[in-house]
Amino acid sequence: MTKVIPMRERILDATAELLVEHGTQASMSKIASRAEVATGSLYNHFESKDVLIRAVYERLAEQVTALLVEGDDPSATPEQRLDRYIDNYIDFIWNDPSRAILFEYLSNVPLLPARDLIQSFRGSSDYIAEILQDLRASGWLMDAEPFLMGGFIGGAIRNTLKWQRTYDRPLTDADRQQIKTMCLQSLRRME
Amino acid sequence: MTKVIPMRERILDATAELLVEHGTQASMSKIASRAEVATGSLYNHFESKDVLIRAVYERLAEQVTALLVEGDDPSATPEQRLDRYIDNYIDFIWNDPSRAILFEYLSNVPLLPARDLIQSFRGSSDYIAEILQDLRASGWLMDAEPFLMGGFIGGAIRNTLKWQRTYDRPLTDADRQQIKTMCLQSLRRME
DNA sequence: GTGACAACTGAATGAAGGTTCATTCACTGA
DNA sequence: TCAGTGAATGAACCTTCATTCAGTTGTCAC
Repeated sequence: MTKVIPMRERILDATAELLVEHGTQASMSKIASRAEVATGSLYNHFESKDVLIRAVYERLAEQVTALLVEGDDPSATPEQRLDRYIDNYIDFIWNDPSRAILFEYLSNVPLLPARDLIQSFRGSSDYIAEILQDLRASGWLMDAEPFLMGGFIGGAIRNTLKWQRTYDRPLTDADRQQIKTMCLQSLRRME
Repeated sequence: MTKVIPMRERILDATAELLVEHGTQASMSKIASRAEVATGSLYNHFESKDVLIRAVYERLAEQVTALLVEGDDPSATPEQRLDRYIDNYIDFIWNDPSRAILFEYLSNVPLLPARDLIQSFRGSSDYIAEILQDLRASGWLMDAEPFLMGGFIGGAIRNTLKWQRTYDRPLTDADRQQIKTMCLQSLRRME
């Protein structure tokens, strides 16, 4: 039953959907009817459209951070932790296409300055930076800024899967393995 | 002197600027005044706002394709050609930040379906796919879809440089070399 | 039941934005 | 010199939209 979902959540869900369909041009009245709520009610929960959109992004950022860290075992080897991180990243992008599109869109909208956005992901970027730091200490990793490497594999995964999605291609186990291998190789120290 | 730039170009330039600043919410009247042109004149050159924005993207796609292929020598080895492609890609993203932001934004705006967008880049994606095909034949490359690999390094470069830009970090020669190495390693066949 | 309080509703409002079109005017060719 | 042309103009039009608020509904205490 729909009614058990709290109104605030319903509003955020509807906004997320309409942002994917129409971008920030999505009107408040359309958001309201998608959420099966009166337009005025939007303002009981969010001060303005701007605040509402930011809230969507913040909720998304929390979900993403949680997903990327999911199943992590801090006592595992850095290799294993990196491996799981990459798997989680692929799942995050692939399992929910409209979430991935929303993420990509909001990350590039002028309304939300890039500076603020990256700030929302401090959690997950610090997390991967730490793992990479450990790997570097063990000599496994190439000698580069963890910061730079984190951006590299994240962008690589997102864009590869975006193309795959856009062309309605499946993601086979072989494809997934391929992507993982490419990520790992790119970071590896070579003689 | 400003006046020698044809009106159509002035309009496209102004639109590009305002898209970066305000996204598709940029109003036609603001575009007109930025271009030092009457609002009505916009409609002498472009049927609608929608068409205008598409035209901006198309012009951008042409510029990008030209830049990526720039300086290519078809008789060079595939390794050299790939090397140059990566250099060109880095230059394209780094040399003109607002162009890079515009590119990233328009690539993710719901107004322009992803399908159409990738279509606009057929030229450059076929180009890199061809080079990768050659490299694969020579055994240098790993055994993966050129399509997948093209998406991988493109996304990787764009995202790495986006973070770098967002944090006002410079792009040193060492950074550039690092990124190149990561791209090449990710594609390399390993024992 | 009744009163008090909060949450919700959706029509009303005024501002803003995309598009149109009657008019202007620099230029052309006769 | 002058009629003809069509690009350029920008005020006006109409729609859409974010936001407001007076009224309604639901809830809980007593």
